[in-house]
Amino acid sequence: MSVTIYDIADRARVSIATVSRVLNDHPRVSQATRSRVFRVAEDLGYQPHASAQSLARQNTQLISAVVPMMTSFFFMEVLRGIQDRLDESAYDLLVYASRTLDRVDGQLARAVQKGRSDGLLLVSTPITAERARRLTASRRAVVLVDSAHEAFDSVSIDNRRGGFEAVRHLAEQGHERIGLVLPVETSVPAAERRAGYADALAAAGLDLDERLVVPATWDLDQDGYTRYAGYCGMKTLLERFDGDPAGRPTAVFVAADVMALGALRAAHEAGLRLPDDLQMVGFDDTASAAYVGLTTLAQPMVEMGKLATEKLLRRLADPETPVAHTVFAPQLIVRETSGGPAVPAFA
Amino acid sequence: MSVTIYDIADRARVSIATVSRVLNDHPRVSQATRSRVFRVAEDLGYQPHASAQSLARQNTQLISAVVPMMTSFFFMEVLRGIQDRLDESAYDLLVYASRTLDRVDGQLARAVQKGRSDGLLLVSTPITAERARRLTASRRAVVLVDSAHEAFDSVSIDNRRGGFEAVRHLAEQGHERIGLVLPVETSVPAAERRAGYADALAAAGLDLDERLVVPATWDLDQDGYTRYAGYCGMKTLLERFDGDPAGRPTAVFVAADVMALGALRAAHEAGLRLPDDLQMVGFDDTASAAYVGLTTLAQPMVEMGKLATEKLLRRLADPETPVAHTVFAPQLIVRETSGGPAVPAFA
DNA sequence: GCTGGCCCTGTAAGCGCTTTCACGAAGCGC
DNA sequence: GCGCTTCGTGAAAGCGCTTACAGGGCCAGC
Repeated sequence: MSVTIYDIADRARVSIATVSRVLNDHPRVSQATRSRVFRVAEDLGYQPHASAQSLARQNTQLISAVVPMMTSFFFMEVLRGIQDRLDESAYDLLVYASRTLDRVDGQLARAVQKGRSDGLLLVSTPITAERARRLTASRRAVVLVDSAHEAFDSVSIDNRRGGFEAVRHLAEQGHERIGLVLPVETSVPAAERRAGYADALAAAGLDLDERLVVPATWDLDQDGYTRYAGYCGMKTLLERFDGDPAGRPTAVFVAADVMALGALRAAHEAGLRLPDDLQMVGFDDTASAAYVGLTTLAQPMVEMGKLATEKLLRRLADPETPVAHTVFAPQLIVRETSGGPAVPAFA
Repeated sequence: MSVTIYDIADRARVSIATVSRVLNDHPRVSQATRSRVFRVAEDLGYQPHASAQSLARQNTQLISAVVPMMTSFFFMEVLRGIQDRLDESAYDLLVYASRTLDRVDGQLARAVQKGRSDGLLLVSTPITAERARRLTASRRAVVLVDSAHEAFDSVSIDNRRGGFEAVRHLAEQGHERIGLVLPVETSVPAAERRAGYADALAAAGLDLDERLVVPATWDLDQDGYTRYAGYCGMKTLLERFDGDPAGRPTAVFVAADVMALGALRAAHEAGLRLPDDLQMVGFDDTASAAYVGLTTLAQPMVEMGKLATEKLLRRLADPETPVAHTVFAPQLIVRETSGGPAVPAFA
């Protein structure tokens, strides 16, 4: 088989305990033995056996990230952040990404298996009471990204504030009929952004007309975070005012960039030109948003991934760290669709 | 601590060997004991300890995917395929994604650690002699995705053929001056696509004018697979003919969709309208390609991930499986930028 | 010269599970 | 009733590593 500490011990004429000590740089080893063991280990091309170490040390040096893949751009960026931070640590990453939302619990169950990983990063996963119970029972370090729960560390974004700023921005441009196209209503971020929408209307002294609000009823398995759902949502919104051109919105807040792309198409098909006939604000600041010149609210995704990982590592090092929540403020980026500059800069 | 097979053994009045047998449904256990043990395990909420199992069984039920993240859309899709297949298996996934290309070897070294995972999926990672040596030495099951090497199973795409079809398509539209915008020259897929470009020109009886070819010298850390590199490449190409309008290309093959988006912008800035003043074909069929109406060559990314995983699992089950290579043919999708229908359908 | 202490090292007991081997009981054919 | 196999189970030896605990050598202090 492959080379073990026994082989090193034999060749270096010491016990395996000493070998182990050298390899883990335990202080109480003479300089002579130390260098002899290192030399032999090197010569033999020794590699520790990860499972054996995990079992003996009672930790795996692995962390799990659980992700509903639907938000794939968001996830990619968060993953980038996670990796950046992890690269500097001794931890490796297990990814449990499900294609659709209904599999999340299955993935979670796997991720939580005893002896699999030391900590969990839950991305965009709403924490139900049941999930909270399981997580707590697993006695594992947990950090939430893009969701929150009192029992766990979290890194999230102020969606309500984002919704507010999106709509305030539109109201400031003079719009009085502002539409809202949303993912499905059960999506937590969507609900918060909607609340922000309402806040902003109130702040601007505008009435909330329910006909202007369209929550997705399409692509439910992805909570409506799709271009198609945005397309249908926008189309529905416009059709509602087919007989009432005066009531038609002159601006619309589409609560996710992917959806906004679809909405843009629907607007285009309806013969509306942006920003003249219609203005639009999205949410997320995906790469496409910059490309098509969509005004949107940016989330520091990479930063969120990094910080979440940082928190997790800290908790792993010291389990007594008090629970803390970090909430980032989304940043409004004005582009062409709401009257910003025509040619977006390159990132 | 947590519940182990010893606890079950105590309560069920059997030995731990029997408990283990029941849990692994070994045949030689009486029905009575079997159900008794299952009951107790259930009652106690027993979960096997993954590391302990790994050590005893000498396998981890983990597979590692190593990915240079640069090709993030491609990777996301491949990942989707990997997960789809893995969901039905008992394996979990370790992801080693590096932000830039130079870290790949570091990630590889980690992924290959003894006792970490049972198999490796290397995505878009060219296999140098050195890497091949390491992989072979690690005696681990390996499957390559989007690259190839005689020693390992692989799932890839016929880039040369893709390049050929892209350019033949343009030549068939009557273009005689066809440009080529590429990632960096050292990128293997890029070189193959370029070869296809040359093949198609030859087949159409057109001369290859080196002034029409622009390999990226921007965003080198990502091998030029970026929008910015595409933008610069296109700009460079057009500027070469500032003094010679007759020589200017009337069509261009941009060897990656991300780059094509940048190229589109550059064309736009130069006052060229597509498809009338300039036609364009990309490569990859990213979501954005469909959105902007870019003609492109589609790769069955999800399918590639699935198949690669399938191969890996097969090899894990039977290490003697002979090495095999699967090469997919890219599929030309004609859209607006090369005279296709104006409004792309939704996926 | 003896004791106490500090260094360095080895012995051995785990970590939680799998699996080989052996053994008693039971069932079979004769 | 005998030897044979088959069945169900337990004892025990790992898997490769970490980590008390103990002990031997050596030096300082008296």
